[in-house]
Amino acid sequence: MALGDAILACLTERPMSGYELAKTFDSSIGFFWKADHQQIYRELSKLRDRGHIQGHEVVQSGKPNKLVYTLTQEGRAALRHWGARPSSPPMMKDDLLVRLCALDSFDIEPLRADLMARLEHHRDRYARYERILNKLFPDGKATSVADTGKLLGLRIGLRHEQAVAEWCEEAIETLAAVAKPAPVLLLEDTSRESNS
Amino acid sequence: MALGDAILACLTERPMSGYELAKTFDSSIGFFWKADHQQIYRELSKLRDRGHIQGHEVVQSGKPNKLVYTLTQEGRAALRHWGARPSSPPMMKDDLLVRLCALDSFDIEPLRADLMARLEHHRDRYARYERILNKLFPDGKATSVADTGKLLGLRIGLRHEQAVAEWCEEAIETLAAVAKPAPVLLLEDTSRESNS
DNA sequence: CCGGTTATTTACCGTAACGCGAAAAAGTCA
DNA sequence: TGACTTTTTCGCGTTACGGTAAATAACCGG
Repeated sequence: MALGDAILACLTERPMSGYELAKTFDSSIGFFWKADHQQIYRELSKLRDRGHIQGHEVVQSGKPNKLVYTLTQEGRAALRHWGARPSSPPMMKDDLLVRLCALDSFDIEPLRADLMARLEHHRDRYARYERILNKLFPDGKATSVADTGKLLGLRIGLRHEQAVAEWCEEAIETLAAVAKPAPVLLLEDTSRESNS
Repeated sequence: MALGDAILACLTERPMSGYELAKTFDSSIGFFWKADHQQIYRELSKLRDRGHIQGHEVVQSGKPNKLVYTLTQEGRAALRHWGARPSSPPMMKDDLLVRLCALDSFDIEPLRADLMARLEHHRDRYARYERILNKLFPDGKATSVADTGKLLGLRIGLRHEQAVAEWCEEAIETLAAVAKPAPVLLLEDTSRESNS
């Protein structure tokens, strides 16, 4: 049930409609939390039923009206209460790691391609985080408490992307060394292995 | 449906019963994948229905008999096929990061405690990985393809734990600096904020 | 004014994943 | 006999996630 709390956290910044929240979950928070618009609307209904948020219709010209949700006092309290509970470090559930565990049961080439795509992805992420960091904190210092949190979020993002990107490079090199020594064997080995 | 594939990957090492798999998921693979015994048994049934694994009863003395599962040719093929599909980098869904996004809506102290627990956790993990590394690869070199995969798994584990641990230290320091400047205000601020 | 696009919300349906509590079966040991 | 380990299974529930799609509502282009 952390999605609800993530939404509450988003709403502390400013009241938003489901549509806006969905877009927020595509950008800032979306860097480490995915949720499509349906999950969000569903979660919003639940939160409203619980009295954690209140919806106010905002009439718009040129667009359909929207329901802008605001945190209630109960919502704030619930959020604060949730924030006081200890969190547990998330699992790194990663298909790639499973494949590495049984590396000799897989073809190396697709894995290498996968790793190259990852490397690009993580480098890209790193660059994006860096750009945001430079834009929001040109001097590297946060002025408010809220900014401090965002800075720390960027920092762990940067650290993580860098670490994983470096590992990808290492893994690609290692796999290249593994794939080369026996290129002749592989040709016969792919379609038929030791029929017992 | 990645749990099924993780089980298949485990079974490439050696045939195992559900009970043994559950314990495996508590140790080696369990570092980055959690599954209790029920999930495993349920998944095993599905895999057997699909013909990816075969169960053979093994009579035991002193214990109830057990059903040892072996990969079938279809299972191997399915696993290989799964391994050839591109993977997508996992989300870092972390409650802590959500809290950082709205840092000023939370109490700092529990967060700091949380971070300290995390720091310990990640250092612990790091030490465990290092111990395993030194035991399995005293010279830092893998000899077989399978070992190469395991080595790479350990490497990313080490890199990740180190990066996060370092970040935890940074975050703890930063939060300490944030919490101190206004200790007097916090006393009144916790129970009642700006009643609108 | 018709049709396409964007913004906004909602409904229905499926299933994978997780978790809890329980218990059956088989054997050991005290 | 009773408690405990090993091994497997059942059943119920929730959360999360995913797709398809449709109901509004207003715009814009022709």
